[in-house]
Amino acid sequence: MSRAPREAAAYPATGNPKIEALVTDLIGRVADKWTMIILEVLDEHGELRFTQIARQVPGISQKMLTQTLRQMERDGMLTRHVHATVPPRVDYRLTPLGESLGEAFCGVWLWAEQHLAQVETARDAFDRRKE
Amino acid sequence: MSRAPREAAAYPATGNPKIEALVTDLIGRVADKWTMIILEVLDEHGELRFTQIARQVPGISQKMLTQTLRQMERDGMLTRHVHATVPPRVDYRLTPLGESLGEAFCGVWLWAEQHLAQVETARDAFDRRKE
DNA sequence: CTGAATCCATATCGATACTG
DNA sequence: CAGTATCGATATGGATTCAG
Repeated sequence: MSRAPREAAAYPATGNPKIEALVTDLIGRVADKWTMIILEVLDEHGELRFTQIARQVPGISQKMLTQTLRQMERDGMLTRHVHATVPPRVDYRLTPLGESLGEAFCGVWLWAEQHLAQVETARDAFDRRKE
Repeated sequence: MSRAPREAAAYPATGNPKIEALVTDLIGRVADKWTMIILEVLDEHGELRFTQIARQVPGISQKMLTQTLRQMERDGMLTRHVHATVPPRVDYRLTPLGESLGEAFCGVWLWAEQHLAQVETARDAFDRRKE
């Protein structure tokens, strides 16, 4: 399967279907709503414990917070420091890998912010056409 | 709710919870796996009809292709041109808005490609620790 | 050819209760 | 405090069938 050459690519396609599948899978994983918000919160505050993150992410359930933090830890996005105290205390902090993802997402975040109104207008127009 | 100032922000936070909710919702919508692939395919080929896109996106079901294309059209990402012929022919093409999203996603795409191995390593290490 | 409509399995997620 | 475990509602997505 050969790709036609082109001068301006929006995506750096490798031409390798297997690699691209892995890449899209990875993006699907990290592009999760909670992941992005936690990424932002941790980047902003440096280091936070469980309940502090929960407070900074309104609407998240305890289950999803735990789950998302575990996934991010597994993916190497953050470190988890358990203090041997009682009551327990766990600190979360972004790794350089996590920070780099945050920077990469910055472009999408900016895009969404800048084009929010435009999308809203497009939706209204579409819905009015179909009414 | 005031935010502490910081010198290097990974995300351009507005400080407005409502706006940020809208932004994350929009990101959640467009960060969809099929949306990103279709965006890439259309950017690469310029204009394609329904079955041509289907062939370029291996694994997608007809239902998801239709659904995703509708959503993208509603969001103003692409235009849909129906030819009054029989059998019917429908051409899809990115709008400037769609192209701009593709460019914004380029950074994430690159990040995933460049850090794929690193994430893989982190996962292996995590799984081995827990085994 | 380009869909829309339906059925159905699975995945996701919130709520709740319980634990060290 | 920081989870784990479980249940049930809802969303998601593939397969299939039908239609203009």
